[in-house]
Amino acid sequence: MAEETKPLNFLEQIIEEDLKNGLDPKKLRFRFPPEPNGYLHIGHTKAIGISFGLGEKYNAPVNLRFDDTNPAKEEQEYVDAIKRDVAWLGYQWENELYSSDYFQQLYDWAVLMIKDGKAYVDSQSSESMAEQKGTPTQVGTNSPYRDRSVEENLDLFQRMKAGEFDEGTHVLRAKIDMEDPNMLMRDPIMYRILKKSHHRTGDAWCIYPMYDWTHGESDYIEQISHSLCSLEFKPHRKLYDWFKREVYKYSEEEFPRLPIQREFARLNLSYTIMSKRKLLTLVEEGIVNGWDDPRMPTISGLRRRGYTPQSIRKFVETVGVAKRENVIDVSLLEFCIREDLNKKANRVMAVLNPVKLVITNYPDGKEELLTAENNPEDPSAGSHEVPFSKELYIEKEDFKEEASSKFFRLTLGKEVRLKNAYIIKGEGVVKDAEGNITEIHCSYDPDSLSGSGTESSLRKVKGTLHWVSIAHAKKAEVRVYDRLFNDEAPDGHKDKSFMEFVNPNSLTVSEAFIEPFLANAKPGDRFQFQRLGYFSVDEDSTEERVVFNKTVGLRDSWAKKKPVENKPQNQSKPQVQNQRPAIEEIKKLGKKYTNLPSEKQEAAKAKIMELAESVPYEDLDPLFATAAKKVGTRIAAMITLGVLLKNGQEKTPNVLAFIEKGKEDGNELLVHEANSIA
RNA sequence: UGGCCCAUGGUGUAACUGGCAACACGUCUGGUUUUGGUCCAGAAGAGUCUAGGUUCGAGCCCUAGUGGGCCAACCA
Repeated sequence: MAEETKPLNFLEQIIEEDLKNGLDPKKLRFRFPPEPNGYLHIGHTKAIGISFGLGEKYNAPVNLRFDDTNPAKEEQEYVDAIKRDVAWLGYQWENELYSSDYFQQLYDWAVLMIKDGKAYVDSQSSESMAEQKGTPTQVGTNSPYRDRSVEENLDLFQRMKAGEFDEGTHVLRAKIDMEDPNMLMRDPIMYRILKKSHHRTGDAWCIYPMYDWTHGESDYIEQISHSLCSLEFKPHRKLYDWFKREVYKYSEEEFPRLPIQREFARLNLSYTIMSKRKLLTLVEEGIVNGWDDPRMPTISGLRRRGYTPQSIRKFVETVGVAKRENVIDVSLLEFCIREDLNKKANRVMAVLNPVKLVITNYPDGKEELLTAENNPEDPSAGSHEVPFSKELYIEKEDFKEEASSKFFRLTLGKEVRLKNAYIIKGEGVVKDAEGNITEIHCSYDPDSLSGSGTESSLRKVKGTLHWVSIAHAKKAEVRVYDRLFNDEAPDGHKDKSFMEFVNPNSLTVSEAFIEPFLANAKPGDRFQFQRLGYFSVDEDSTEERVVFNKTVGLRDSWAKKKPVENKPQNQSKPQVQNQRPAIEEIKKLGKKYTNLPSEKQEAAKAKIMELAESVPYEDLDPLFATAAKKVGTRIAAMITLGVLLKNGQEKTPNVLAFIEKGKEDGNELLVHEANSIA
């Protein structure tokens, strides 16, 4: 039998290769190095999962190292939150360490480098230094202070440390090469003066090392074997390697192994932002209620929302590791939490949007305690009792006076089952003066009780509804969340701020009715509200009132098929969704188009035109804009012209302007396309 | 007047280092079901950015092009 081996990701391959080349597995050592300047988010989860995951896989230690070299932005609160979050995810670090632990060692090495002529004190303004640095396409020039004597450098650096100078007056720089094509190699700053007290070292230091001078050396001191970080640090690798070789000269015996840095693509999630700075803005502007708001992509937000550590770990594992830019669809995250909770969460009944249901032939004042299975996925979860009586609440959505045969719920004259209870038949409605339904009347079949085994109880009816008994139900607050942003890539727009895409309706608070079984649920408890979704008890709950957060809805194939009449008058959204596949396809073809050989271009063009026909006229301008941006004006022209001519509609201003411009520019292609289509 | 990285179904990740492109999510059928959930069975969807080269054979190697990303903080 062939052994099923999971393919290795590229980082594991690197490690396997190193092992094969003689690296002692005992020397394997990793680290997760957050800066304590904000809360961890789902993006960090990937980095955490990679380093700690490797640690688990190779049975190697993983350090949690706080990269705390900038006292201006870092706080103890964040340190505590980060530790809490990593621990909650279920990872154990070998050592809790701080870059600030190495300030003295770093200083000593810096002095040695000065003595070796590898570092110097620069005393220019940051502006003139920036000027000399050049640009990515233009080499830099040497600082006038670059050739200061060793003695002078030593003296100045010592006085910097002693606090004799103001912030911004001097820095220590590595002497490398101002003409290096990699800008990080152009005499990078190692130390700056910062007269701020540090959350751990207090006022012991007033010079603080920069990231590049700190990170690799911390890895080196801790004898990290593989220092894994995200792609944007790739250019830093050259400097990382340069510094580590310098320092190796001084400490070869104490620290024999040199670490290596490797980079992977960071995680991006659709409809969310992943920048600590921007998340901080949301908190500070009051868009959300703190870092742990359940709408936040922070780990603490996800936790409060009801996500389990296991689901997040599964997510990270599923997402994989590679080097290309990626955007993961939130649906994958949702899948992971549903999958986990499906097995773990007890089923209960709660009505979020109630309408009264009266069972006319059920005796007044009668009560029954019915049995409800806790979890059909897990027989060992047992069952609980749920009270039943003549007057119930059901969801407004679950009743229509009349509906098509596709509607499996309660209508007049049709039968449905009340979950765990009886089969009922819609008999009539009571309405108020405005015609709103205030009561639904129905009859029940006394022989149809769930689990009674009678012939009547075994009848198949097309729908099953959840319900609560009005007399027994408790009130609860239910917080339902929608995505925080309306745009797939809120911070992906050059000309627009992510704040413009904030969804004003991301939180809906409602009063719901829950079965009494839930009355003493504790914060953190998770349930499936039958037919609605997964909900978890929020820490805001009190003795009198339980507060639930909706974690995620159930998969709902009915919602997709629902006829439009059922939908709120939100017209633009469904259209956008319907149109998406066509647009996606057009964009894709358009991207290829210019590169295609001419015979294939014809076919591609035909396909594009065909697809374009399904694009509604009203969406033409947005489509045009998208197409023009994404696939170039030629394709945009073809699409828009195609749609226009197909629909026989008037041209919109944008398109007209475009065509005019094409003519002005003497764009033969455009004119040709226009004529040929016409 | 640059350097580096990347390019596989809608999304993400694979393809044993060259052998007829697989898995997961999503989508769509059908079945089971006292959750329009779960579960089960099945389907559609890419020929691997383009061109050229090496090879019996290329998604994997080479060259060029195209497209995307990163790099000019006394941030990390």
